[in-house]
Amino acid sequence: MDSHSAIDLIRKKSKKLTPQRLAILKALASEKKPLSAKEVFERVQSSQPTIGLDTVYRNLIMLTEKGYVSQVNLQNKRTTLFEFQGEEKHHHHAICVECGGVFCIDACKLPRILPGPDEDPGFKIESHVFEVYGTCSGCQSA
Amino acid sequence: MDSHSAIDLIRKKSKKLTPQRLAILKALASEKKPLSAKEVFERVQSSQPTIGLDTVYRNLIMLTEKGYVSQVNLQNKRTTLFEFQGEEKHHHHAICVECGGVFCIDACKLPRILPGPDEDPGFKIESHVFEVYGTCSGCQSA
DNA sequence: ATAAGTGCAAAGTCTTTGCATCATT
DNA sequence: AATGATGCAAAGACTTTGCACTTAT
Repeated sequence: MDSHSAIDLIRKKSKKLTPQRLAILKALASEKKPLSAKEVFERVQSSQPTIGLDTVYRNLIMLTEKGYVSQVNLQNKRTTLFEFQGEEKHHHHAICVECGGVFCIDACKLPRILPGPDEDPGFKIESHVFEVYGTCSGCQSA
Repeated sequence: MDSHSAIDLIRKKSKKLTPQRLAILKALASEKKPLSAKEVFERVQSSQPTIGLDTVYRNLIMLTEKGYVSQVNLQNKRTTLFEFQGEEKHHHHAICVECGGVFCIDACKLPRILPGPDEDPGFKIESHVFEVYGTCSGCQSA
């Protein structure tokens, strides 16, 4: 799904398509990495000068609930990041500990059979989070 | 390392061993799961009635920097959790989406060769985070 | 004695909420 | 017109900081 089909979906879900919502969606869709609410806010201000951070939050929450956006909590940062959920496959992130840059690991290469908790063998796994930390090429040469 | 050897290490690192610090260390060491600063605070209040949350934070930060404690940011929660770093091997967590319970996955069973970011093949991986989400046995039967 | 730690209070972030007004449908 | 969304302001939760006093070494 691209931002266009996301728009259609929003309409179908009986959600109003406001210019603010559209701008937020586009901001996320045009980025390949996860953004914080504040970063979304900043990118949207040029076209929506009167928008407030609260509107950004409310929309990010709504978009997340509807599945157009996914949340990412990186070990490094204390803020929640939001990432557009396109046709992209399930994937993970590599975070540079030097510059804080976030790189996507295109597809999930983890084995299908994931290790569950030994303490509770009956634990029913529904999803997983996987992040890699290290130093990116740029920071290695710097 | 148990809490006893952690105490020795603190001494060697020219850190003062205050009753508050000791209580925090013991609270963490006696738990098998990660605790929030507030949870540590609550557990410590019985023996240290005058302690403040700020002291807990400062100690948790210090203990983390010294490597006695590790931080965990779970996708679910917005607060940072702290876990005693014993002789435990590197391990991961399974989080129940129903009750919020945290279970440890004893050892890291992930393959040694981790997938790096396709975008930056030179990315030097130093560590990783892996979490599993689902429903624990207790919540399945409930 | 001295350097480090504590406790209090206050400030800082990030995020959420109540409410009146505005806009999409 | 009616429901949902926005913007403002204020409140909340979590975390950090400055400062004077206390304490472990």
